Amino acid sequence: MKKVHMNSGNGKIQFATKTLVDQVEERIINYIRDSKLKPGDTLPNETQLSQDMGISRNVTREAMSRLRMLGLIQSRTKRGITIVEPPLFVGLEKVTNPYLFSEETIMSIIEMRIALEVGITDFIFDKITDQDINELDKIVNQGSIYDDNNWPVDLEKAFHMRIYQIAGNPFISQFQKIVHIIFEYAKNNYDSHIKPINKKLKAEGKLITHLDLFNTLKEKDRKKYVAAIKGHLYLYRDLNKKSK
Amino acid sequence: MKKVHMNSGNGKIQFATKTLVDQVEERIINYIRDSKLKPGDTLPNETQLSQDMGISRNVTREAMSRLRMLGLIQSRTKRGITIVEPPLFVGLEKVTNPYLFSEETIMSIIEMRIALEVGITDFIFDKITDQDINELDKIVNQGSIYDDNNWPVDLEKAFHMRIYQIAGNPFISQFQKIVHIIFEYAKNNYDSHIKPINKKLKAEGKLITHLDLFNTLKEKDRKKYVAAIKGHLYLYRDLNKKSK
DNA sequence: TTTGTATTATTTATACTACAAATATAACAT
DNA sequence: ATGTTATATTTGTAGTATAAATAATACAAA
Repeated sequence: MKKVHMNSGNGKIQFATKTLVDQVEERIINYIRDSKLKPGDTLPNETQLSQDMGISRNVTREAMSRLRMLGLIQSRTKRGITIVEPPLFVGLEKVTNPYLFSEETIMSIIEMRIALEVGITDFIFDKITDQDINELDKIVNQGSIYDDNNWPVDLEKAFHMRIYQIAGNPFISQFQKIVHIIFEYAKNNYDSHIKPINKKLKAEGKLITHLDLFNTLKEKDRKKYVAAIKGHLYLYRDLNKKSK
Repeated sequence: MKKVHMNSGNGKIQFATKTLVDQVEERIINYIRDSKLKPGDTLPNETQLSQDMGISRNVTREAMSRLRMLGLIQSRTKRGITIVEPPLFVGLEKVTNPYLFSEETIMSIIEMRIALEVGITDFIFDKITDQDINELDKIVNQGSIYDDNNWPVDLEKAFHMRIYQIAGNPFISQFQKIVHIIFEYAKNNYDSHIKPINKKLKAEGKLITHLDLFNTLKEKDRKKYVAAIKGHLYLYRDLNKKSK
């Protein structure tokens, strides 16, 4: 196995061993990039590739299997290997698992989610329609029987996902859908941190509910919405550092 | 091969065939989730897994090879398979390739990038230090010899990456770093759309340069910065729909 | 000519065997 | 207690074989 320097992003430089499969995978990805291949273009079949690279077909298959999983290629009997337009978040979806993530990772993911949700405000107000309002209204109504900001997770998810839908960006929706489970996990895990904060906010009349958010949307009041969504979400920033 | 319904996200329901490898991969991922395994926990070795599932070691290896690529597991001689904390964007990095993406995809990615950059404003102002200002100053100085907003791609990237660094969220930085190439690609590709807009803005004194952005940061003027970053970036929204 | 059917050849998907290389563990010696 | 050697286990790579799917071809019928 080939030894290579690995820059793991945090500044540390590690030694990692690249297997033949790793190398082949990298080589094919680079080949696709460098040759500017497009969806519909084809690659040589497995036997051919293996011969060309002088490796076992097993190794080629492992590498191609990875690319197939990522949605970069498609393999069909008798047709061989075709390049396709890959989805962005196949990998993210497979690795997203709160039990594997450190506290720090979880906080960063939540923060990213918040940044995205705040950052799409203008998109929302550029595109919002009466139907959006109506459907959000329905969701808010379903939630009316629950305590402020103590909605069932599915309803909470539905509300926010419906807002992302207004912005109309498929990747933002996909991303938020995937990482939502991390948010749920953190809410459960840090319940003892959140509860008192919510209580205090409510006592002061500063708690921002989904209904509040909905109303600012209905009134088409962009400034109020920005303030509201921040109030609604910033609460969850650095949850782990908040005192109980 | 197993036939399954696939909801491809856009509402269409397709038939897709799941290979044995796909099934094993899914099964292992679910097993890790359901058993709440944590980094450091181990899985049975390849031969054992294959026996347990009654399949060839090849198939097991292909599935594990995928998980290894995603950074979910690590395989070592004599130790077998260990669960590790995966990075989030391994997959994204591998599939990101402008030549594979449709125009629509490219526009959506750019929009997501913009949303993120706008959405981290408060994080930036919460955390910005003098050193951040100093280092940004250096970058802006390097850029001073170039035309407004016609910086070399690397310098442009360095400037924005340095801003993300202030926000201090590793995933936002990683994400933006990965998708930056899409932005560059679009800027080249839609140059004829961008040029006249920039020209007009400049004539009207409304062009927002990196220097302008920097100054709002230096002055710690949050409101001006928000307006500036939007002015700087919104230009690139729906590039394909703008008239030349 | 067009349409349908059977045949053939190609290619992926899966299974199985074999062995080299790495290395944790155990056994042993100092 | 420490260092060395031997052993056994496990991954990584190579190779062969076969089933299943299917594109391409040839052929037959309308």
